[in-house]
Amino acid sequence: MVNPPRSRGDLSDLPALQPLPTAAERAADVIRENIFEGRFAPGTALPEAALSNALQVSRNTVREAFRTLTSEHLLTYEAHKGVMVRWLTVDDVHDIYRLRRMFELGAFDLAIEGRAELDADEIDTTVTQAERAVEEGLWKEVGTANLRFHAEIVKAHRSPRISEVFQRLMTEMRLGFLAFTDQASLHGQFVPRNRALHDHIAAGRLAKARDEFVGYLDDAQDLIVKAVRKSDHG
Amino acid sequence: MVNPPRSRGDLSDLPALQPLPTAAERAADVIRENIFEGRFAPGTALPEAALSNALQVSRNTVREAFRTLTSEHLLTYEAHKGVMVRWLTVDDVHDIYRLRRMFELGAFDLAIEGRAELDADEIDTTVTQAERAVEEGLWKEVGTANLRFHAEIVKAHRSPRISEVFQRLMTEMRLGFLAFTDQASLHGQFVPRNRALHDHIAAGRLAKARDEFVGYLDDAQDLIVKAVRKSDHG
DNA sequence: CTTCTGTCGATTGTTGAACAGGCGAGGCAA
DNA sequence: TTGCCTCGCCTGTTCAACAATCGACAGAAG
Repeated sequence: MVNPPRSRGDLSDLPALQPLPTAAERAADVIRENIFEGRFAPGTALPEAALSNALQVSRNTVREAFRTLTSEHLLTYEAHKGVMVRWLTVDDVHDIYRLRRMFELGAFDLAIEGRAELDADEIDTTVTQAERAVEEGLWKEVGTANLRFHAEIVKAHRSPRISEVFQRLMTEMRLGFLAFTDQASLHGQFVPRNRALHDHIAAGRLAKARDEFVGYLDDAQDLIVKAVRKSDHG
Repeated sequence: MVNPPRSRGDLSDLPALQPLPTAAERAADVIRENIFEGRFAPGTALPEAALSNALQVSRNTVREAFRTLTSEHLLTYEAHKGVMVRWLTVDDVHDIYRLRRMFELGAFDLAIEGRAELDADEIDTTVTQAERAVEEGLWKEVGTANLRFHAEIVKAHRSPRISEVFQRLMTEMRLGFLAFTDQASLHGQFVPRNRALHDHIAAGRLAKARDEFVGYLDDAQDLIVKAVRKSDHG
């Protein structure tokens, strides 16, 4: 019994095994999640000792997590004063939307000129996720799916850096979402518009999609600016 | 002897004293500078213990500096393997220039439409600095002044985030400059073109300036891509 | 009563030592 | 070659300690 010569599998598209997350990374994850859940509200100070106790990791590890989150603009840091959850100002929102317009409308422009492609299938996936989450009332999931929707559009640039910067902008945006008492009214109204945008894109009506998208961004910006302004004055 | 009633000085325009840099920040500064000077070449591993010894700070402090520099994209980090000075690939250079075009040409477009202003005086300052540095053969200074030239253009957006992202892009670019054996030939040829661009801007010939700038970016990108490709193959 | 000015406790910045665990190189056997 | 084992180096993390800084409070001075 001679076995046939062993052939080796195709390794070209094997995903590289990612290293186990370190304690510092997990700490950052937990803190980040607590911010998005609203348990650490903007303005809240986060003392190192308290976090060290709560997460059961050493102060040094907490400090590393803080540095990570500070570079993500979720925390502000002042020497000898420690960190606190960041406040989003009205100016911040305007600035974020300036960049969103650049990246997202830019993606539409590329697609319209035929120099890039919007992946209608992937976009459909994100909208469907959002619609399901709406039905089940999982508003945080709606928010997440919505962010993915926009990230998918930005992917048309095929630029790792644009995607990364955009990702960070969307993370910052979530700080703005916290200004809403009910995220239902916030996210809910945009899901149907996402669906409409997808339909235009899938049907090749890119110029039409772009037009609607301009209004979409204006409305979203208005909404968030008002919420932030109100919570800022409070 | 009765003293006249004490008057208090005018404190309104006293510049706020900025906090002393912490050891971690100074460590990051030193490491960053050593990278730009070429003493820590791309690909070089930086063991924590060695840096701790050299800088005379504790390992924990070195690790904090590493986190900072990693978030600046100057170091790459792998768990249990430590950090090393980042390699810039040809794809990286293309991606960086994609964003440079977006930001810098975008600034010209805003200025042309009259929705923003390019500060010719500030731009002149940076060009003059570069010209002086060329005369004295201080090539690192030439590079720094050149970066300031471009940063000044991008300021037209009046967007803190655009300026910040751009700043980070330019820091990454310096990793590309290291691929050149003589930075003289690299920076030298662009200073006269900076001067020409300034003259166009100062005279209000914005469209003309934009045209020349497109070629400027193409040439610079070509040059750096070639250098990176060569050093990458070596 | 108001305005300054010490003082003190809490928190951050930093250190140094310690130990577990992952990684890579080298050697040895199948 | 391939597989296995060991060993040293380095990173990940902890802990305890101390100096420096900050903020609040209370008392002194006017």
